Amino acid sequence: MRDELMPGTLDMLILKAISLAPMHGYAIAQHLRQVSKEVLQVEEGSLYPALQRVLANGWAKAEWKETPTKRRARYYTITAAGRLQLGEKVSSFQRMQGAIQRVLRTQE
Amino acid sequence: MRDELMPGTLDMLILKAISLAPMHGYAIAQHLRQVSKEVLQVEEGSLYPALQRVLANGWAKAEWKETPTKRRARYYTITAAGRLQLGEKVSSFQRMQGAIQRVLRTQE
DNA sequence: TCCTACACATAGTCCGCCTATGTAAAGCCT
DNA sequence: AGGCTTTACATAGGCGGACTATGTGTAGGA
Repeated sequence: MRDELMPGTLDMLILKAISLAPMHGYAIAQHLRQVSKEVLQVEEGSLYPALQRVLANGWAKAEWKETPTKRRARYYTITAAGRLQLGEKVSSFQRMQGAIQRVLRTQE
Repeated sequence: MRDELMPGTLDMLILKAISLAPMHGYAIAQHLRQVSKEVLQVEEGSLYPALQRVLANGWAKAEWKETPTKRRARYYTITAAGRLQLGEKVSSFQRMQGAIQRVLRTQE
């Protein structure tokens, strides 16, 4: 479902999620869905490529483990560089966000 | 300069601008830059294709006129369909925006 | 036994913003 | 007169990221 996720923010949302605690991909998607009250529907075809990107950039490292439900899963842990990146992404997002809100509030 | 404009919102910002008054392209870019305090730098290579899109969708109509400074320019006027579209885009943007903010505010 | 939920991953497509480039006229400075 | 900057439009080409579609495999309940 296109338009369901604002593009360019997925990496930020993923980093935010794993900054709370190490998580596997499926859990990240669930977390985003729940916290956003079903608004953010992250598709697997968006999520896993994004996770590869996050790894490739050194913002997280991954480790295969067993879930409490006895399945194998890759747990992603945020790195120091990842926390830095998260901070930068959030502040540039807020800046952009504020700018757009200013435009939307103008009248006459 | 990529990342300078949040993708997917340009049509909305353009519609908002011309909903205040008919404007030509250059004026739209200036308006967005000023209202956003230089945050939104709309490049011409983004602006004009977006305007073509807006026309093609019937959200605005264009008319060649002369500016107060004696230049020829295309003035864009928003249509009824455009106002409808603007409303829809704004509310879906706010919805998405709120969802992202909820994610960013979570701690632990 | 079958179906659903869990869990990962990739290939290919599509869409929109960007860079780069081109035209051209008005106005200013020298 | 010549050259620069600003105003004003427009397109071609590239790139990146989200999407659709597809594939693998396991755990657990009906």
